Amino acid sequence: MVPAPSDHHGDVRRLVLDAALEIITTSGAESLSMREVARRAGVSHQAPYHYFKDRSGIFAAISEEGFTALASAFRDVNHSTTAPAKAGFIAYLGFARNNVGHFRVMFRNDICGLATHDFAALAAEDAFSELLLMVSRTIGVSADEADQLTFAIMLWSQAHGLATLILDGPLMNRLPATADVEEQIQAVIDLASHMVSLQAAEMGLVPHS
Amino acid sequence: MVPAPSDHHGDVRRLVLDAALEIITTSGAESLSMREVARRAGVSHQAPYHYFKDRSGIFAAISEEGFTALASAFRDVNHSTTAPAKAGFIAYLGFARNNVGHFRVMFRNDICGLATHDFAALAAEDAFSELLLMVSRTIGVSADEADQLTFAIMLWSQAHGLATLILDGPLMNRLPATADVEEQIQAVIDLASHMVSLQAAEMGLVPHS
DNA sequence: CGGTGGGCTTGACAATGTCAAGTAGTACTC
DNA sequence: GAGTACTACTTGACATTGTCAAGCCCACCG
Repeated sequence: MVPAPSDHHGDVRRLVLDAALEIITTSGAESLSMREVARRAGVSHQAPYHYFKDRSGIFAAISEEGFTALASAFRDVNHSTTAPAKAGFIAYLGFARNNVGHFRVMFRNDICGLATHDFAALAAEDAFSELLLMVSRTIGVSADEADQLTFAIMLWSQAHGLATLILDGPLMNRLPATADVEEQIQAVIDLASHMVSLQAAEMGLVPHS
Repeated sequence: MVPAPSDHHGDVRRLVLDAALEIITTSGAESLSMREVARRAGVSHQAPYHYFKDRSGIFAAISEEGFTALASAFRDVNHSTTAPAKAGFIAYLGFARNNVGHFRVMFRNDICGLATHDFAALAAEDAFSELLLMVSRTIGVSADEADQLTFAIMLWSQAHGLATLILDGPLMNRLPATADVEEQIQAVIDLASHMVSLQAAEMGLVPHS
């Protein structure tokens, strides 16, 4: 289904994906139409089917790209800072806001069907592994394994909720018009990170300075 | 557009909404089709247009119902407990899991267009007011207004992220097969609530016992 | 009894997802 | 160098969808 990328013709695949991302970013995932995508890529309405099994195949490919990029962002955090929780929040929010098209699709199991497109599920697993590493660097590898999982889910929920509320939720409408959005987001991240530190400290594990 | 509910014929509206909710709950919001909804309600393919302007009109009506119910759940929390943060988490998760159809739609600005359906936006505002009340009962009314907003966004993000990851995200697949899902969710709620308490205490405001 | 309007139906149209069948070009075999 | 296979498309067709337009039925008001 996915021809060797070395093929000189393979750029239709890229054109299709880019057109799809543009549509999703500006109009949401529902308004992505196979035929419109083909039109924007300058090919016949059936050409995309050569690279993607169907509509959900495009979403799955975007999802894979997204999780791969997210995993890489997490890896950078894990390799470059000693305060991974806060850096992780920032990375997550940054990823979501800079890759709206990907982000809007990645967590929509209903449209991209991770269950039937395992290559996308693999990329998601990779990202989750990096998240777990981030957790162990925050609360210590010695912590109980169940605690680590719980902590990871909590962190992920916090970051994910903020990102989705900002991108698609009614949050932006709720902010007072006077408020600086960036400042507000930063304040939430600071608060959440600080709470995480308090919690880690209480668990007797000072994050290695 | 919305006839007086006293009309004895008005139950078509309810039939349509219920059919829509069933479809959304089992197959996701994208697979909701006007004509299938009409079919399930046992009316002609055009009848739903008598009660809803278009497809997004149905989503907006569902969104309004959802936010009204959520606001009411928050009100109950605010009127009945002295530990509103934790009870709020539980209420939010409970609402999401017991009203999957509503929840899947409420935060999807792209499909239900809160901007153009102000009755739904009003219901959302109501829910947000109750959330702010919950916050002031957690960190104290004396707290800085900006802090209250930041705290509210943080709480909302935390609960919302957990709910969406559970409902549609790859989280359920990530849990070890052995894990009891209910227990795991409870553990995350406990952890998050505890962190909130730590934070509130540090702000010098013991939550009134 | 003529009209008026709410509540619905039937009809029509363009657009969509996707199956099926073609067609040009390249590559490889005999 | 004819034949064959394969890749990368294209064109054609069909059922289904959202939605506009027009019509039908019937209770109710004058």
